[in-house]
Amino acid sequence: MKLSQYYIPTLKEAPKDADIISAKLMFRAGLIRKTASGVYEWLPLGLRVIKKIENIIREELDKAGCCEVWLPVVQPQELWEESGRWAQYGKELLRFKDRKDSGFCLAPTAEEVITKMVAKDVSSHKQLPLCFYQFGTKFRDEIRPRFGVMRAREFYMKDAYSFAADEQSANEWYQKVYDAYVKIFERFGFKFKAVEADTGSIGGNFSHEFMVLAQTGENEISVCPQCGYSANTEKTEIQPPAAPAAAETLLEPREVSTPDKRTIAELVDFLKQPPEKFIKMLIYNADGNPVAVLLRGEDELNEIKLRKYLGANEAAKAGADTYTDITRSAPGFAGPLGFKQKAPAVKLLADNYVKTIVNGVAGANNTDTHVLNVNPGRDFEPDAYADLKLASAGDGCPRCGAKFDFTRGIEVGHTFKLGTKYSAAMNAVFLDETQQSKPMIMGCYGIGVTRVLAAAIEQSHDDNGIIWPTALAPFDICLIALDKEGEVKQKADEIYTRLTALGYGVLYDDRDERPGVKFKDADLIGIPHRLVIGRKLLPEGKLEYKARVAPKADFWTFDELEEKLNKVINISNAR
RNA sequence: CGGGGAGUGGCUUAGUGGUAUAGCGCUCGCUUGGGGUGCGAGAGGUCCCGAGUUCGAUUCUCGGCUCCCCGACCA
Repeated sequence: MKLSQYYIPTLKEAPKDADIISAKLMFRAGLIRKTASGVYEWLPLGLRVIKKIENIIREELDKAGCCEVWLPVVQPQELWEESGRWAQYGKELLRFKDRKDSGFCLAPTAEEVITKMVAKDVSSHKQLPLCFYQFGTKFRDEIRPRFGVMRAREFYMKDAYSFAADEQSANEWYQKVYDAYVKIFERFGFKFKAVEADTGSIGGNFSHEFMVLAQTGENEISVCPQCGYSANTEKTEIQPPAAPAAAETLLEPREVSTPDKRTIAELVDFLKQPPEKFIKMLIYNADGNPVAVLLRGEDELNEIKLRKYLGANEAAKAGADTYTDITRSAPGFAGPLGFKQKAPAVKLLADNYVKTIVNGVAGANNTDTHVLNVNPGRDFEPDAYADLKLASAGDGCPRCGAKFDFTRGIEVGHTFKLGTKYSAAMNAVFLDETQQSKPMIMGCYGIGVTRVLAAAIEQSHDDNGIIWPTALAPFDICLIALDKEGEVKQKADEIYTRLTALGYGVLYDDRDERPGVKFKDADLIGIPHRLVIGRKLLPEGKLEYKARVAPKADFWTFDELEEKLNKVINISNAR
């Protein structure tokens, strides 16, 4: 591709609303422009990378035996009512009406459509298992789009859906896609990790997230250094802590005045007690019912765990009025002592760690007062102990007990084992060998294509710009002619024709620009290999080669060009 | 959805109760030619929209829209 005929509008400065490095570089390198909040235009260079990503995913899924389809972005309301998600899905689902006043939505995902499609044509166990995938635009009306295309409202993704006749076959498909994902992310050149994850609004039994490891990642990941268990921290289970080592004598409870000391930090300072001695009480509203949760002072509640434990759809911090209503004291002074008497109807839960507290400190349910020497078991008994805290340093792996390491990641893929949630609702059934009608067992699998692109940049860049992993680079070689005419230009033209004929993806910078401009642009757009033809070396029959990542250039003769290139570029990867 | 901030040529911005600054980018000429060359000449703006205050508003006030940040939310 000749740059003089191509469109790569690079910028010296990133627009001020680009908030992370990948977004800045994507604007600067001329990959994207913004149309509206969370909605982007993809320019030629960006689209080229998308196509690279798409091709790799397609190859691996085809190999795994999936069939590509193309599903609608505009989907009818009835379909979503059938699955129950029209009511369940919040404002993220963009809804609208057509001229006949029929309801539609823009696809945030395609379970409904695909399940219906399969239900219509598949009726026998002999036709199963099946797995379909598609690439398509998705729209989710995110509350707060940010991080460039990483959290956009409109984005491009690959979604796949498997249908099986029994558990075993369903699990086999899950594994097959999982394995394909591993291959795909390896081919992308990612440092990544597949972690256990929450199933969220998609529902289903279990799921894995594929995380690209990057400090800027939105998700925290807990990794067990010993057994390899890893999970999104928001889902990480924790081994119940060991009981305290007896020794300490239980002291008698004693009220102390703690005027205006509400937060744990203030209390730690005021009472000279370490945070792990505190028993804090939070009051939550779970599907309309108040629930009290006890945690150690230093710990944070994991709302997902709470929701799961209660089987609730929603769980949010209760307002101050609910607080005072229940405890008859200002927020900040709630505690378990006498709680049952004050609010017998309110469920009292405690995190496992609370059980280990000896002679702790708790709110007295009396404004400006706390109680010292509170001991669970003796002074109060919660309705239940459970694993409710957010995993943090010092917590043990649920499998082997080793202490977790923490790292951050960008979610680029997600696999779900769905079970029969959609097939049952939408009547995707088949007859088995014994003439019994059964719902198909489904799985669904996504890869955020546009997010993969951003993650690649987030993981691989330097001060000068993007450094594309080989497999995702929009071009293999950037060929720079330092003169706009004469011998240098002629030679460069010739090399361009030759390399293109050999199958390399060559971006040929034949513009009438200063060398500095060309070098800066080449670095910014991050093409892995660079060839430069100039007056200095041409008389010696040489050109310059430099890898994007290399600190220094090499000098090759024109005769050895092909042979040397062959060593640095795997031609099967080139287009 | 709560809290905060911002909208000034394509991009980044200065500034002001009397219609506007600079850099980059763009056009033209010369210059330069291995890391965003230098000089000169230009083009380009309803200062987000609407209302109000005022002799006069881009500037002050109110409302709206859009964008950004923090939180909550989220395959």
